[in-house]
Parts: sequence; C-alpha cells; structure tokens
Amino acid sequence: MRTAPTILHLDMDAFFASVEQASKPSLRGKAVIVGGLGPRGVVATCSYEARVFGVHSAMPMAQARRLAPNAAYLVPRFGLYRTISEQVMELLRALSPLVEPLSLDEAFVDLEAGGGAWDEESARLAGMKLRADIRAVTGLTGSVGLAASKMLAKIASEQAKPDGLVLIEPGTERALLGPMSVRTLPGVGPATGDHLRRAGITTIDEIAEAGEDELVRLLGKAHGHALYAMALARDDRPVVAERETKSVSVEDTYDMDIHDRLRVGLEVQRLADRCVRRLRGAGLSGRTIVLKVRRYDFSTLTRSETLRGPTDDPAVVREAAARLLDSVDTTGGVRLLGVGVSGLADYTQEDLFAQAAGERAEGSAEDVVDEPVQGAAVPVERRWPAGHDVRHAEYGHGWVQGSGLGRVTVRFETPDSEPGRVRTFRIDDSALESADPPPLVARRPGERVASGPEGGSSVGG
DNA sequence: TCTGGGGTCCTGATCCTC
DNA sequence: TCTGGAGGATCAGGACCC
Repeated sequence: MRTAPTILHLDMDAFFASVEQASKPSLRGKAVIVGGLGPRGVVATCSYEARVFGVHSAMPMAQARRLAPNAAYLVPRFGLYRTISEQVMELLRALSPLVEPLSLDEAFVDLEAGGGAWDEESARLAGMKLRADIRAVTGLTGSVGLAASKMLAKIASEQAKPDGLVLIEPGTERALLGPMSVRTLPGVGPATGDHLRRAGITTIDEIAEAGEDELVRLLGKAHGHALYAMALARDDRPVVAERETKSVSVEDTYDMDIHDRLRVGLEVQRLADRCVRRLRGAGLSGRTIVLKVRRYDFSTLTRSETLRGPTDDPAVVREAAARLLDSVDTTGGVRLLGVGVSGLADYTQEDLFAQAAGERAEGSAEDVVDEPVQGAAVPVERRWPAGHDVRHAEYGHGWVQGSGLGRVTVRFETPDSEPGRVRTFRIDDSALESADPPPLVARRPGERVASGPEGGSSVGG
C-alpha cells in the first residue's frame, strides 16, 4: 500500500438538487427534492435545506411530502446532470489519466499517476485547486477526501461534506477508524450491520478484535476477509480507469399494480425492446436474458435463460422474456417488471455465422429498433414535467413549476438572472415550447462553446 | 411509511461433464 | 459399465452502492 495520501475521492454535494438550485435562482437557499413524483416515487437527492426536515435519499416521496410540504419537488434531468458531470470529469482527467468514475457525481483519482502530487502538501494543493476549478466551471461545490487508499479517501470526503476537504494523514488511519460505526465501511449496509450487531460488533475496532476467522464465519469468505482487511485500514485496490459493463437492464414500477396477464405480457415485450435499444446503443450483445418481477407484496423474483450465443436481436430477447414470464405466477398483481441482458459480448451469434459464411457482417442495422419519434406525425398531449426548461415567445426562458387541470405554471428566470415572476398558461398554449437548459455559469464573450448542455446535434448515448 | 432505477458482487443449490 | 468426486456453468436470491 502506498504511504502518501495521493488517492483523491470527489463527491459533489447534493448533486442533482444543487444543479437545480444553480439553474433556478428562486430555489437557492430553499428545500429542493429531486426524484420520482408518482405515487410510488422515492427521493433521489435533496438539498441540505431539505435534510433539516429529515428528508433523505431513497425515502418514499409520500413521506418526504409529509415532512417538507413546502419544498420544491422536481423530476430528475439526467441529460443536464450528465453534461455537468462531464465537465467535472474533464477537470479530474486534467489531474491524472487514472480517473475512476463511480457515478455522475463521484470519482476516484490517482494523483500519483498524474505526477501532480507525491506527498501530503502537493496532494492538499491539488485538492484545493480542484475544488476551486469545479466552482469556477460549474458554479457547484464538491467535497474532496485525500488518503493513501480508496476506502479511506471515500471516508475522508464523507467527513468533508458539505463543501470541504479532509486529508487523512498516513499513520493515523487505525486510530481514526477504530471508534467509527461498522456502517462507515463500504459494503456494510443494513443487513450486514444488523448481523454484526447481533454478534456484539458495532465499531470498527470490534471488527479488528473479533479476528478474521470469526468474520468469515459470520459473513462468509469474501465479505469476511474484505471487511477484516478494511477494519485494519488495509486496502490495496487500484484506481481503475476503464470498467467493462457486465449487464444492461431496464425496469418500470407501475403506479398501480397490474393484474391483467395480457397487459403484463405486453409490458414485458415493451421492456425487452427498450433493453435491446440500450444494448445496441452501447454496441453490445448478450447471452443471458433475465426477467424480474416484483409482486403486489413487494416479493421479488428473477428468472433467467442462457442462449447458445450472444444476441442483440429484439425478437430473440422478446421471445426469451415471454418464455420466462410463462414460469411466473402473477396472480395478485405485479408492481414492477424488468428485463435485463448479461453475459455481454461485442459481437453476436449472427456475426459468427456471417463470418463463417465468409460474408461481410454488415446490414445488421436494418432491423434496429428506433427510439419512438417524439413529436412526429400525430401530436400527443403535451406534457410539462416539473422543473423542465421552457421558452415562451413573449416572456423568454423559464421552467415548469407545476401543471395540471389543463394549466401549466412557469417561472421565468435563468441561472444568472434575479428570481423571476410566475405565470400560468393553458397546456396547449402555442407560444410555449420546451427548451434546452442554459449553462449554469455564463460564458465569457468570445469563449468557444464545446457542446450544448442537452440535445444539440448528438442526442442519446 | 411503504419502499426507484441501474448496476455490481457473492452465495448456495443444482446440473452436467470429465 | 458403474460409481464417486471435482469443478465449471447456470440459476435464483440477497446485499449493497449511488
């Protein structure tokens, strides 16, 4: 294990909510909750102002509404978050070629590999500069942890939240970890935490005292060994820049349980198509088809089938999913359905046949399933999701504050304006159209625009 | 109170092959 | 030909993470 604290963990503060506050001046300093707004939605992220009321990630939205009835409730805008995330990752890659993104708002960086930091002082300077750069480029704050291993760097950034920097000095790790709760360690969730508590183990020191054999006995081989090592602050995992995708899946939770078997079948077909679209979008194919069913009582079961070779053929995936559904009892109703593909490859069985026949493996794009064409031919009812950007012919740029009963309420403001006025329109008002989000930080005159925040010429990915 | 969506990894049971 | 064991592949479920 290295001795200098040159592994950096960045965690953006309340990322989705902070982006929304940055793009909507009227929400700054207010409780903002981002997540699914349907009857079965949960909180994805909330601002620190909302956390004061006890709201947190993964909480059912209904409960959040009871705790913070006056908060702003918004649906996530992943396109925008991805754009901001890419700007942040670009800053990280300027520090080192070894950047391991964990999600849109988190990443590890091996500073030593970049040559930009080799000891405590240079690492601290790199972390401080990074935080300043993130603020300048995105207007957002991130917390930085610095330590000699990934596990400790992550614990450090957690301690640094919000908007701070914590460096764990080499040699102090054991003393620091000892009194902490076992739940601090990555991989210890509610179930493992309970398991350990029943065995009288609540702190990291107690894990170390229990000994490796006892941990393996309690938690199994892999988890036991790993946890014991972490409790002793041993963590040699390298920062890995490229991670292979292992599976691709889509799932939907329905507002009301589905009882009609025919409808269940149709939904599974729809999900299979969506899954294949994602698979093809990533240039992948897969051998194992997985069907997931969550029943009315929240019990979840999966059924899988492995094909002779990898496929990205929507008909093949649909048929396999339908066969798997045949083996599942759905009486009582289902609340969630999902279809996934694993055992991934970047070729298909058909490619192999084509190769064997000496044919060129082209023309496979013929039956590509297209994304549904939005706004084509027959206009469907216009929808205005809460929080999304719009443009009005007369009043300019704004965002949807809410809609219902044939009306949509819009607040007219931009990231660099004062908090704006609110106006209400009919949902079919022809002067109103959806718009791309403007950049969070105004560009200086003459500055080149690398890429639009959302949409633009290249959609999807 | 009533639990999303997209992933990863691990474990134990079972089946198959050598 | 039968038997037993080892080991890999497959399947289902659980825990965890963001």
